Amino acid sequence: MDLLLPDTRPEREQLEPGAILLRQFAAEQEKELLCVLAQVEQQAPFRHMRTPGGGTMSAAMTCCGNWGWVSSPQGYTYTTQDPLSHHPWPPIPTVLSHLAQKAAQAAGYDKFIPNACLINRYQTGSLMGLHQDKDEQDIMQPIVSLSLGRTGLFMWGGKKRNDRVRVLALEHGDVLVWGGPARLHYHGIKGLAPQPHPLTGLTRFNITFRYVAIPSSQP
DNA sequence: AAGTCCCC
DNA sequence: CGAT
Repeated sequence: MDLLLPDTRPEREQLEPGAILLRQFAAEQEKELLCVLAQVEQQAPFRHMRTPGGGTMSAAMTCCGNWGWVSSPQGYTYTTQDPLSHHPWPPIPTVLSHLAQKAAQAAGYDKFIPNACLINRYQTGSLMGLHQDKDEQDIMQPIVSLSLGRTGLFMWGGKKRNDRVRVLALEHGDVLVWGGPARLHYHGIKGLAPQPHPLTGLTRFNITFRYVAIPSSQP
């Protein structure tokens, strides 16, 4: 059955003021969550975006919601249309929106209603360097980050790039919420744990929910 | 500016 | 670093 080693991870861990990790928060809905991801992908396929420095992101991304985050050689921006299809980004599936609101509430952020959802797909070798989420123009609203599939080795830093960095294993169903004093903290993905996941194999999905207040212009 | 390289 |  499922009586191997006991899972000693706390179900709720406060990393520091404003940052709360909810372990296994989404476990019961895993099948439905993966299903809606596939539906979003059908309308807005994953793609490897370019960066202003001339690089290419190793994680593939897509978006849903009123605003989607886009990186190009011209910079970072939120757009209302997928630049690949020239159609609006697909709506945020209700199961995802509800999950994000429930997680934000459990973390102490009561009035969070996301209008932007970024979906990152990591495979073996995918990384994301330390960065801040600061394109949303409303730092009162938290970031809600859901991990699905293969475990990610998440880097959690501080307000400055040189601050100490912790590495946390984010597992299937874990939700990390950060806001308030932690809203602009640096974070990234160092890599993936070697073990495949029963439902997703070698793939890790990360779904982040944001509230975009002031839209940027197209790149 | 979320990449990449380079040094300890 | 060179990009914005």
